[in-house]
Amino acid sequence: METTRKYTFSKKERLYLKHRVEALLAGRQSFVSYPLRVIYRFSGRGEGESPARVAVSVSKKRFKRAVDRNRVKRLTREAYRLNKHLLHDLVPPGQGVDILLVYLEESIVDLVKIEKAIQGVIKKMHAIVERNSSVATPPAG
RNA sequence: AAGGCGGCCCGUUCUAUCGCUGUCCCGCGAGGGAGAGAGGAAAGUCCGGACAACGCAGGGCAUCGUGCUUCCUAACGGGAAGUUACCCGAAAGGGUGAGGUAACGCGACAGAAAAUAACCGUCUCGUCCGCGAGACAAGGGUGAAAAGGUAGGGUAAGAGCCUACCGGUACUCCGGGUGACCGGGUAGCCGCGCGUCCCACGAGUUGCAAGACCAUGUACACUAACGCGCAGGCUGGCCCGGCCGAUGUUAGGGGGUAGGUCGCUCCACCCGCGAGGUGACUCGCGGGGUAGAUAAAUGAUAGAAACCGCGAGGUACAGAAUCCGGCUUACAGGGCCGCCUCUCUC
RNA sequence: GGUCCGUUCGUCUAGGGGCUAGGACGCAAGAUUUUCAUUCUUGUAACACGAGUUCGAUUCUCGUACGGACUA
Repeated sequence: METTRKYTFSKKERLYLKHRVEALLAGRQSFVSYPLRVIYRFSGRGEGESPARVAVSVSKKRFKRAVDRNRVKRLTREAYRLNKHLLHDLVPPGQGVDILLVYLEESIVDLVKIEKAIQGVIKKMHAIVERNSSVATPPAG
């Protein structure tokens, strides 16, 4: 076990630029790890950038009250924060990935279930990375 | 004690670990440390302001809002203290309404008639006994609403026709009150509701996605002056009026898109004490610094405590988005102060 | 975040104080037809919710809920 592992979630690790979100949605690469839909897009990584940038989305139709939306987003971010090192380990050097997590459940789920979902997401991402490297055409940086 | 009425307040707390967003300090830097970090409604966006951009040449007509009085306030459609009518309550109390009425319009159905009243009816006279001519507005019925009410006098029968009391209205009457209004006096003056309308006061428009700046960078679509004053456009809605405006010359460096910075939190601010005022509130003195994010921070886990539940377990409503003052709506549970007592219990 | 609208049969809509709430497309039944379609007749079924104003509210006012549009 590495003692240097950091459970941080700073702005570098968040997806906040509008044009990157639009590029991500235009890519249409996605899968579901219930209760999360994952939309992802690989791209090059610049100096000092994080291997993964993540955003969370909760529909106003599913949760009418702002309190509930905040709650779901915070739980999802917390689950990602506690498990993100697994994702960082498998992203190849020189690449970065943008991820949008869309919450699908109609009710609030506890942290344990969301952590399981996040771990499921990382497993699937691992499979995708393996497939990409076996094709041996990494996207141009 | 119980039940109730009015007002005010709180609305989970602590510890550890891992995180998030500003601020300050240390460090060349990576980073480290200190301290701060959602609400009474942050909500709905129903009102009022601050602030900002644009407009400002005025006049007339429209439009919208408010509507008992006095006061408070930056302002308000808010608040305080009062007035009055009606309703609810045994009470403490609570709720709703309120400017003016000259003219015009409407009032379904029912009813004779819905505002120039007369169907049944009452009375007088005439009569061929079928009814006719006239007088009246008390009684009946209809309706949400029927032309002041009660009693007496009066009369052919009746009627404010007359009188008393009550209610309303009017008054260049008297007294009290800043005023709404109240008390008294005088006058038989006595036709309901709603709307249009009239009166007073207020309102320029759009909203921080307002607006300002920077870097990037496409490109003449932009700006100013002169000039021309046609089409047309703008000027809160309309009219008058005003302004701009094709093409050209000269000068300039601007506009859209995504990103960043500012606006951005210090104030009609909060707390305490004193004074004035019935009160809302104001004044004076002393002290305090109290979120500022931008796809959007204030969270997670564990363990205690408090409360609820027999227990498993649970912890109201709800999350800042420029900022204030209100209103409205949602809200588990709890506390404080003042007041009321029909019945029941002590 | 701000600004502004809307909610009427199953669907699209008309109506802006007194109506049996109208129309179209549906749906159902019947007639016509050998049968189906067309056509005709009849029926079915609605004012989002809660207060207020009014004699009376789908309509006017206020609140609640839901839906939608515009705005960088």
